[in-house]
Amino acid sequence: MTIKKIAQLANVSTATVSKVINGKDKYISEATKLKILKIVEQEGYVPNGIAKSLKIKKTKTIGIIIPDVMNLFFSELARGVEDAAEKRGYTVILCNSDNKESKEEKYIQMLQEKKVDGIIITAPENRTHQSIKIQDIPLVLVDRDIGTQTDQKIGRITVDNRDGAYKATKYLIENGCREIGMISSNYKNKPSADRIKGYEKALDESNINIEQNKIFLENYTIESGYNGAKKILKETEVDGIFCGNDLIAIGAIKALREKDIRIPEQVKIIGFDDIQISQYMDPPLTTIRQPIYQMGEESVKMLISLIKNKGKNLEKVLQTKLIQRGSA
Amino acid sequence: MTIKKIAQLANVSTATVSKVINGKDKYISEATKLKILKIVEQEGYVPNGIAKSLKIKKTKTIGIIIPDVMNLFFSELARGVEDAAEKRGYTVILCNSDNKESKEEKYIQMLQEKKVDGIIITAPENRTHQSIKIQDIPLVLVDRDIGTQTDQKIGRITVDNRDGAYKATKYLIENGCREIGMISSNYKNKPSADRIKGYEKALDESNINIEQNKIFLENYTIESGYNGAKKILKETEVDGIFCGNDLIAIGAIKALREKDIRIPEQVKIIGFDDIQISQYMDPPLTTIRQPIYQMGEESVKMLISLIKNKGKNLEKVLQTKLIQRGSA
DNA sequence: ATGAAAGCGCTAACAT
DNA sequence: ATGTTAGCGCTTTCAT
Repeated sequence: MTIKKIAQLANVSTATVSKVINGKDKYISEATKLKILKIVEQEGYVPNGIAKSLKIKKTKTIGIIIPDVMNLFFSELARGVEDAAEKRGYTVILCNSDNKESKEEKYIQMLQEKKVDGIIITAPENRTHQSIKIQDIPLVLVDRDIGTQTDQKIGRITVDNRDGAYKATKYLIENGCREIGMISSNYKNKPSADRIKGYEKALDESNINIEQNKIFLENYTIESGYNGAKKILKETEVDGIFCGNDLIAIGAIKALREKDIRIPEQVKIIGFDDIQISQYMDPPLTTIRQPIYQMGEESVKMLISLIKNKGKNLEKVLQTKLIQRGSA
Repeated sequence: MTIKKIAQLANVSTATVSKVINGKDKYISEATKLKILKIVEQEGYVPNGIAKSLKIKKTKTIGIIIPDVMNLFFSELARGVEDAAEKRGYTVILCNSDNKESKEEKYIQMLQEKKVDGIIITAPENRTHQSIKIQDIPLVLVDRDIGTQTDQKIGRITVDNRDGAYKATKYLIENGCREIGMISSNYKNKPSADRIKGYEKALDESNINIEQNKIFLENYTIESGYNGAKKILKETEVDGIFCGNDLIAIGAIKALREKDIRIPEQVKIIGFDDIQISQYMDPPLTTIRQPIYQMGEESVKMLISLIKNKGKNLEKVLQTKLIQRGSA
């Protein structure tokens, strides 16, 4: 079924059918409108979006490139993106890059061929290189920073990591901790650096010394959390630990358990992210929630603004929230 | 940049450019081939896939409709699908239905307009209704059963749930359990029914009576697991529980903990699915792993067979695997 | 070894 | 209020 066949069946031109289908029927008589709609219904006609896209040069499709949907952070982000896109009549193509530049580039090529209207891209490590050479496709970077191209339309969504870390550490202090450790990542990117700054600021404000043997920086993994807690415990004493993300917190808790240290009575643990499993841990994790779903939503809102030519260099910083549970 | 511009720059026809770009260059002289390729490279030309799709009536795109990417089961499935699709030059459009028929239908309409070459659809509950009226688009159902249409191309991927449940229960028996409970869902679908059958078969084989007060059927949730374990504990005694999925197992463990029952010494717990969090629980969950990622892969293989007209009613049953960890 | 031209299904400017 | 028509960028048949 094509618009042409519908037109024949209705004894009208394709133009008329097109107008009716697309609601541009101001000047169409009620009679023909009804007649056409009826035939469309009867024949189960579905417009060919490909042909339409070719003509109007819009696909109402966006691409999202994330490292891995199986990672809870990114699946939530993807859900936020998908919901927001669907609500606005957009369809989303999902790409998993595993943080590999080669995969990213391959996907970007594919998305360009598919003529997506825009791309949302994210990565935990903020690459410095400029691997993304995209012609005129609007781009939104989530939690990521790359050098701006000449005059590409770019948007950025980030989270106030410094404030989040500050709130976490402050919370420990307010709950009586004075010997506060930190376990986080040693990545050289802004989110990681900001989490350290927030931790230090909170200690400074309360006149607590920053001691290097209470700080362990490695990776955002359970293993690093475990290693970090063991090392800190061996070298010094703590009554609270701020963990750079929830996985680290889970690892740290495991290490403390092995030493029969009670949480939160003896040592309080606070994480960052609020991934889904955190609430099911034992004890349930107190943590700093990142508005992940909302980041997804905001990134499509921003992307669509860019697509519709409203601005060309947008930026938005979202705030975190302390979620109080059992570990601190 | 279009193929036409490239043709002009190279002083050849669009037909020649098209042939070179698509590798159909058997009869093209090396000289012109090189000339064209060089210009393509210089100009950074990217073919317009939309125009191509309109012409060849293939989009190299498939749609996947799942309830929710944030659910670990489905994110893993989506990853399997995406990887397998990418490997074969296909792009995937992701849709979250929340198990709502209205959303499914809306997405199916969208996917039809986008002229996807095929659709993969899945749901935890096997609907009996025939909501899916898709014209000629090949369809693969994952873990789901709907009545076959007239002569639609359909594939089905399922897991041998009965055998999985049998293995789980058998394992408990082999490890000394004689009073074995079951907590699962009361959904009226094949996977759920099969899990019950597998449990009963294992008990039968070992001449253990099936006792209704050791069985609790509700939902596939942590809460149901918690409720189920409490109820069973109140009414009877058990030394092992087969849980219909891992969430239930997590809830059951919580209930046992509250009664200071040691796992696995006093009661052994085995789950089903092997979702990601299971390995991080305390104790780590012994469970029956479903080959979720593989289901995703198999479903695109099957879908592409259908698209390429190899068969029109395919079926594949995958097997489960016992993962031994700390809870049983 | 290369090119001319039709046509995929649609939209929209313009004509009537 | 409705119709004519060009053209979006590409592939492919058929000619040469």
